[in-house]
Amino acid sequence: MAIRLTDVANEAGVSLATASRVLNGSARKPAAEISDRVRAAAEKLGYFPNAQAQALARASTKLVGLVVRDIADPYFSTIARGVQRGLGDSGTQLLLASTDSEPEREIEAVRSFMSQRTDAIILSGSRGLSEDAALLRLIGSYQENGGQVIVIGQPLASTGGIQIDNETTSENLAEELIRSGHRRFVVLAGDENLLTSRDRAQGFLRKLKRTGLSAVGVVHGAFSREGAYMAMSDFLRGRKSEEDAQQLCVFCVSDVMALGAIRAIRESGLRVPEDIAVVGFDDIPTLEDVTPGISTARLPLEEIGRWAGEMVLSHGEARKTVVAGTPVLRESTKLHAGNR
Amino acid sequence: MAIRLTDVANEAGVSLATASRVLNGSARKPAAEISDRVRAAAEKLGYFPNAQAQALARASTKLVGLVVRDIADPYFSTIARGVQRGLGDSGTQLLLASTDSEPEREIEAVRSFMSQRTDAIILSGSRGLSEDAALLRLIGSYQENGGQVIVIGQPLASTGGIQIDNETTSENLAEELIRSGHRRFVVLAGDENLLTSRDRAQGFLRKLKRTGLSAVGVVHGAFSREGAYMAMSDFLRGRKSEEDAQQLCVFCVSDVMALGAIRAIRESGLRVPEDIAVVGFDDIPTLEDVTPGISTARLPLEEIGRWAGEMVLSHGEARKTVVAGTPVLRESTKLHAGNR
DNA sequence: CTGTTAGCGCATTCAC
DNA sequence: GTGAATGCGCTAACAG
Repeated sequence: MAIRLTDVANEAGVSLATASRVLNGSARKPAAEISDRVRAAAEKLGYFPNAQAQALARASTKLVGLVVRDIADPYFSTIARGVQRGLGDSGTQLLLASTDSEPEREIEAVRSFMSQRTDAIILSGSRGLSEDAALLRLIGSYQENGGQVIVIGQPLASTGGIQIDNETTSENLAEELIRSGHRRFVVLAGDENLLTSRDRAQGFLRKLKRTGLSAVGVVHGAFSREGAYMAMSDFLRGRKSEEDAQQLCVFCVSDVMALGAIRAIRESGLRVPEDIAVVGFDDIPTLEDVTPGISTARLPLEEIGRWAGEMVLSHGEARKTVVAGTPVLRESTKLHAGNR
Repeated sequence: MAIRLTDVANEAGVSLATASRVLNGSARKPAAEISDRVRAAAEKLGYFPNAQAQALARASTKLVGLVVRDIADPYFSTIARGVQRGLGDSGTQLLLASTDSEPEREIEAVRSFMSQRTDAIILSGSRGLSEDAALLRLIGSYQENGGQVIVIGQPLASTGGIQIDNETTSENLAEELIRSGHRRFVVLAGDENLLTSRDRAQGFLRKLKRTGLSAVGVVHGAFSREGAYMAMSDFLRGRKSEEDAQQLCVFCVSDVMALGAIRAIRESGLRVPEDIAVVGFDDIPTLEDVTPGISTARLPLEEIGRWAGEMVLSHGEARKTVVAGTPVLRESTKLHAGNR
């Protein structure tokens, strides 16, 4: 087996307690000469503290759990990077779980993190409308036992976190688009059971209504690239050949969905933005490499993750922060003269 | 504090041992009636096994560590997803560490994983040329203590893993490009100290030489999007206005670099592929959304990750698998008639 | 089949 | 300032 602290103590000719005091900042400071001997012994033997044993003896694990829907999705991987940056060199390790959008897997993940006695759990996958009772109960008991819960996205009554003001952001985005001249909108609203999805669609639609406009169409589907691809394909198939109408602008409730929609538009032989304009939401890094540049609402994804990580470290008492996105209009929503 | 197994045992009126046997698959099967009572008590009290204590008492942690350079890089996040899929519902949790390409951070990550007593460590960040002695020593002692090490990319003598045959793949890619009519190549070779980088560049250059061609230029830089952007910008600034020459084809040793190169090319007012053709390597998912479609060498990224995860589960005795990429020519290397 | 007991490796009180 | 003893929560012999 591996080298134990006891071995190091023996090698250095000191007691277990002293070795322990030397190898981790304890209040009591052993003599310099003794310390050196212990450190030398540890080095020589190749000692590694057993984190499990430490966790058991102390009360903390220096572990934090991050729950995402899909780590390969740029939205989540960017946040994940931020979290790691936020954790910095605090020695805190990140436990990652992906849910594939399945609520039961999210519960499973939280349950597992609870077993691991993580000091904190960061929930970044958007929650559903129905405040899943089982999840809430779990979270509650986790908090009662001293666990910190940080939610990214929609706030959860009892927890701290970074709230994203999806509704207002969508309203502002709609406003900018209208100002730029767009009038005919279609909303790819994603999954109506997800808060994020719903809030973004509602905010957008509300602004339209207030401006005296109404959406040409609202299409639901999965909150993913594939979901948007299918939704858009269906929509295109369904509409009459009204090519002479004013340019359409498709608002997708996420950039990833915008990417799927564009794919569908192109496959049906149309161009973006000449035939149909497209807007997304999030401003994922991927957009930097896509042409035409896709209009969107910029969210400081990496920073959001970093804040979450920092919150964990600061043991902040359920601090809440609200972030709104900034509309960024690029080529994908450029009005095409011939289509006005 | 949290509910302990002892509490459950008391509540159920059985011994600690029995409760333990019920709540986790032990060889000995307690009576059905007793089992139900224990499970009911556990449920009622909201019991969660303390993974740390279990790990200490057993010998295994059901934890595996994954080291990547940057989790926000599609290459790594896709592999990470694969690893999670490979781990499936085995109950094994993933510990994630990012190194930001700094060797010392990689060592730090491995050291931390060793402290966590992870059952296995998956190294996916490409290693440097100099077989970092410190890292090798660490890995060695980890293995001696029963730890499993799986390397993705270049093989490491003592470990199992998925090897990527970068050289042969690059040769095949070069062959396809030549066959399609290209003759004038520039190689954005990335970091010459990284094995991946070097192998890909060398394989490509070797094929050129064997075909009687030689590269118009070989430019080094960071193995990243930014690195390629800068390298390409420099190259473009440096060359004479030889617009009338035959079309250039820029081979980037990774897709992410290709993306950076394309950005540089466009900023200098040139078009891809009309003025300059570009090829990448990896076939990251991002390419699906980029126009023009970028030619590349396809690697089954997610599957590679999945294999790694499965290797961990199967406790495979240092099994090695070799994977080669498949050349995929798309629009970014289409020969432009006017430039022939 | 069930209960008792002895550690797993370490932090930490308490004496010296 | 240093050492001996106790316990963190759980598993795995070992008895019964």
